[in-house]
Amino acid sequence: MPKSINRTYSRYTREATRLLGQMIKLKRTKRKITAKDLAERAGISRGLLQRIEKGDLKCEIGVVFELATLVDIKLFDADNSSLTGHINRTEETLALLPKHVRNTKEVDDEF
Amino acid sequence: MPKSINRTYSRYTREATRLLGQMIKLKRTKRKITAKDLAERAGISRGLLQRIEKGDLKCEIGVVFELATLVDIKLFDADNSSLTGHINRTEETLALLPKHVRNTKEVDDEF
DNA sequence: TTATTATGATTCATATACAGAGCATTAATA
DNA sequence: TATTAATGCTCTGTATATGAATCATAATAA
Repeated sequence: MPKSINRTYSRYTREATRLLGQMIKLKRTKRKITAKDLAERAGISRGLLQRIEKGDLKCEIGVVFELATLVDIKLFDADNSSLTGHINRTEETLALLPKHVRNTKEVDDEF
Repeated sequence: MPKSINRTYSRYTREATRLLGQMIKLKRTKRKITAKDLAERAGISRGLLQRIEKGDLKCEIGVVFELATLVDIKLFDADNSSLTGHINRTEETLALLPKHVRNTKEVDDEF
């Protein structure tokens, strides 16, 4: 039973989401694609596209990334179009680290 | 009434989301922060953190970005910590473009 | 080894994000 | 100018993501 949720977001989070939405709108406009058309292409409603372009924090990340992909925005600047290499390398690094993290009870430098 | 939804995602979208989740887990592990602790810090449940680290596409973008921020991942490589400049510049560019996009009925180069 | 904590996975109830429709306003073209 | 499509809003019902609880397993530290 999720208690009524009221999240707080850092400024950076809000700005990053806002910027991504703006970039989508910018690219869409430059390409002369209507909101209706892009929404259809992404399989979402026009209303949702509007919220995303405004930087709404509560939208599915998959949909936002899909829109970015459709208008040709490169997330994670990678030379090639595939992120598989990145993923594999991260996976390997992760495999070398301890599987569990032990909580040192001292007040540490976590944050 | 949302009809039962079944989205499709491009490979790039899936990989980008997956990579971001992995990076969060990697940074968290390197810093020896437990999943429980990071979840608490972000104001979310441990289950949700798990889904995000696995690359679940249906999580709120705000929460994912907040986690990334907490473990010090830079989205949109910007020299300074603020994205305000970026936002303003995008805003200005957008202001110069036509407010409405007109749909040319020809089959065009949209995609 | 043993004790204890972290992780992974599942289930359920509910808060909420979504699609769809409608309406008013704006602005591009003819 | 007039026409008409695009955009920006609201609102409502419902599909679904989330918090909480639980259990099993893994793995760290003593």
